[in-house]
Amino acid sequence: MRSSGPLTQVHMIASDTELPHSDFFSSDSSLLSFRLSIPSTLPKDNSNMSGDLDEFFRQQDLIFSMPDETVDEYFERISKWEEKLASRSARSRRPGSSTHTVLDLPDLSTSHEQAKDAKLKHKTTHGDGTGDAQTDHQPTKRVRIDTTVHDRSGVIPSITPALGNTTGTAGSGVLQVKSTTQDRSRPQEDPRSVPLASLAEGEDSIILWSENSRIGKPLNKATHGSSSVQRSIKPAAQDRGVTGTNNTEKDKPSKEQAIRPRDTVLKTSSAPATKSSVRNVATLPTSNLAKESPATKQTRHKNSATAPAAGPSRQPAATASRVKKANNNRPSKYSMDENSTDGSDGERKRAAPDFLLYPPNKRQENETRPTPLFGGNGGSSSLNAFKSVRVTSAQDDPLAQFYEKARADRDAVWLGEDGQESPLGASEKSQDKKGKSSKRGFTCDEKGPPSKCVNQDIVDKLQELQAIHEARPTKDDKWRVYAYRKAIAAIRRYSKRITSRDEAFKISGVGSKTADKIEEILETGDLRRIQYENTPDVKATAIFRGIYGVGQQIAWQWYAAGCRTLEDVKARKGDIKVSAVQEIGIKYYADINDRMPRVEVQGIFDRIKPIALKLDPVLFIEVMGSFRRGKADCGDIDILITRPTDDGRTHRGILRQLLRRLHQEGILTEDLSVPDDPDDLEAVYRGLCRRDQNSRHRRIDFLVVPWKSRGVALLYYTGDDIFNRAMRYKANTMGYSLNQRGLYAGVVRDTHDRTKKTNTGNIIASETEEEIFRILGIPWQEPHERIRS
DNA sequence: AGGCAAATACTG
DNA sequence: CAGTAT
DNA sequence: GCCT
Repeated sequence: MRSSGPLTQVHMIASDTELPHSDFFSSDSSLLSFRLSIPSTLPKDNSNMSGDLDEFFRQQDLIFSMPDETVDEYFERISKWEEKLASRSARSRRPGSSTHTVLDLPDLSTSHEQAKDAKLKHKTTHGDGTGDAQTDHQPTKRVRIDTTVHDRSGVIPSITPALGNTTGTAGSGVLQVKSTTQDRSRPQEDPRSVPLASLAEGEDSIILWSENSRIGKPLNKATHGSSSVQRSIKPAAQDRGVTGTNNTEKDKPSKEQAIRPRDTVLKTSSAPATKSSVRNVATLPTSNLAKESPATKQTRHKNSATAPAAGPSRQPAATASRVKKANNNRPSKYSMDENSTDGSDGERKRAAPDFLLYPPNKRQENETRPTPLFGGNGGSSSLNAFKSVRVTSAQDDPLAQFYEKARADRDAVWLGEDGQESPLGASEKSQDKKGKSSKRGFTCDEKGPPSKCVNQDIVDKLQELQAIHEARPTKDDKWRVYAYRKAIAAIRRYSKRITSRDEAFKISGVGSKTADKIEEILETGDLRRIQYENTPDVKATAIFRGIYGVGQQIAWQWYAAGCRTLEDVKARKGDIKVSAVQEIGIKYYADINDRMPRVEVQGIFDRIKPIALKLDPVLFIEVMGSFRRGKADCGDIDILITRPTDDGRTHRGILRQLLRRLHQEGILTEDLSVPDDPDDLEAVYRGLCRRDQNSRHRRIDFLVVPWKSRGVALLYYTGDDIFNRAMRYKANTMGYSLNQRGLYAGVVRDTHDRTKKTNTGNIIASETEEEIFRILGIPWQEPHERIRS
C-alpha cells in the first residue's frame, strides 16, 4: 500500500483461466499478482466469472487479502529459506524439500482498512512440519503457502527472475495455497488446495508456476534475452505497465488490456479489495522483491492433478471413500497419498494428491456435459484375438526375462506377436470399407467402433478423461495420458465384461486409480471427474490443437488471450500471433483433420510414383504409415524414398526435383516444412497435396533415407506409434537403442540423463525389418499386425 | 523414485 | 539454444 | 497414471 517507498502490489486474484506465461515475464510491471487457479465449474462461460466466481471463492475460503506486511514477511521467509537451501548441498535441494508459511490474513470480506490492521502471524517451518498457528479472533483467514523444490535439477524454482533476480532458473513448480478458516468448521475435506498460478502481465503482473512446466520457460527466455526483466520491477508508484521496456510487450502498445478480458477485471480491482473479482491487495517494497525473490514453487506431487500452469484447474474427483477403497485393496504407495486426504486436521504431508479434491457434493450433475473432443485417438481395437496368444508365446521367447521387466509393455510388445497368425487374418488386407468385423485388428482401429467392445462404456468414459488430460500442458498430464492410453487399450483387449473393481484392477495396465473410476462407472454409469475437469478450456484448446502447427502451448496461449473458437483465432482475438504454417493449418482445418479413404491415398500415389520413377527408374518409393498397415482410411500420406546404391549412385537431388515437379503438376499445394538441404540423402518434407483440382487437400510427407537405413525407416514410418514405442523400449531394456537410423548396440547412456548417450554404440542392423525383429526377439509381424492402439 | 521412445524441423 | 510440434 |  501506499506509503513508504517503492512498493509492489500483490493481488490475489481468482480466475478460471490461465494466462500465457510468455506474456508475463516480459512485461514490466510493478505489480505482482498471484492468481488462484480454480476450476471454473460454476460459470459456464468465463465471460461472467466475476460474479459467480467471487462467490464461489468466498465459499471455498479462497479469497483473502494480504496486507503488505504479510506479503513482505512471506517473501522474506521464502527468501531466507531459499538462501539456506542454496548454501546447502545439492542433495538437500532436491525436489521434495519444502517449507511452508502460515499466514493469518484478513478476510477479504473485511475492508481493506481492517486488513491493514489485522495482525498476522506466521511461521515457517522446514520439512513438512505442520503449521498450526492458531489465531485469534479477527476476521482472518489462515493461509498456508507451501513452497517446495520441485525441479529436478535441484534448482529452486523461483519467481524471482521475473522480479529481477537471476538466481533461480526457471523451474517448475506450483504455488499451492491452502487456506483454512479459523473455525475449522469446514475441515480438511475442503479441498482447498489450489494450484496457484501467477502471472505477470501488462498491468498486473503475474507469476505463474507450474510444475515441470513451461511456465518457467518464458522466464528463462526473458532472462536470457535481455536483462531487462529485472528492470521490470519498478516502484509501484509508477503504476502500471508503463514502460514497456521489455521485449514482447513493448511491441504491443496497449498491451494489457488487449490481452484478455480479464485484465479489466484485474485492473479495476486494484482498488482495495472489494468484492470485485480481484481480491487482494498488498504492496511490498520492491526492493525486497527484487532482491530476494521469493521463489516459490511448489508443488504437488505428481498425482495431483492439476495443471497449474496452464490450467486451471482441475480437481480430482475421487471421493474419499473411493480413495479408501483403493487403498484397501491395494496397499501401496498410492494409498499413502490418498490417505492423506483425510488427514487429520493438520495438513498432510506434502503432496497429498488428493487434497485437491473437491467435495463431490459440490458438483452438480447438471454440469454441462463434457463433450468429447474430436480427435481422440481413437484407436480401437479389437485385439481380442491376440490376447490369448500373448502370454504363451512368451515362454519360448529367449527373452522371457525381459517380459518381467517390461511387463507393463508386454501387451504392446507382444500382442500379436505370436508368430503364427493368430487371428485370422493375416490374409490380405481386406482393407477398405469392410471392416469392422472381426477380421483384423486394424479394422477396429478406427475411430470409433462404438460398439463391439463389451466394455465400451468404460472405454468411452476413460477416453473422455484422457482427452481432458491431453489438453493440459504439464508433464504429469502427459504421462497420465500415456497411462490412460495403455489402460484403455488393455481394457479393449479384455474380452469379458468387467463387473467389479477387482476385476478391473487385475488387468495389467489398470491401476488403482483407474480401477476406482471403473467402479464408479459400473455403479453410476458415469464418472463425475469428467464433469469436474471438463472445463471450457479443454474444448477450446482441443480445437486449437487441431490446427496444424498448434500444440498445447500455443493452444493455451491463445486460450489465455481470450480465444475460444476458430473464429476468434482467425480474427486474431487477443492479438495472438499465428505463424505461416498455422495459417495454412487454419485454412485447411477440415481437410487436414479429416481422414481420407484409402483409395484416395492410392490415387495420389499413383500420380506421384510415375513422376518419381521418371526421375530415376530404380527409386524405391512406397507409402508408409497407416496405409501400409492396411487401414481403410488414412490421416496423411507418408512416402518413403530411397535408392539402391549398387550402381554407385544415390538418390541425392531427387527430392528437390520431385517436389518441383509435383508443385508444377498441382499435386503439391502447400509446403509446411521443407528440409534445410533437400539434397541430403536423409530428409523430410511435409506439405499438402491433392489428387486433383476437385479433391480435398491432404497432408503428405516425403521421407528420404539412405539405402542402408531402409529397414529401420520402414519399421519406423510404418508404426504404429505404440508399436514403435514398445519396440524401442524393449530394445533399450536389451541394451540396444533403436531409432529411425538403425538398431545400435553398446550404447552407453549418461547415468543421470538417460536420454543422453555417452556412446552412440555401433549399428548392428538397419537394412531390413526382419533383422530388427529377429535381433530383438520379436516374431515377425506384417505391417497390418503392428497395430497396438 | 524414477521411467515411460527417439529424432528432427521450425521459430524466435 | 530452448521450446514446441510432429 | 502405472509399474518396477
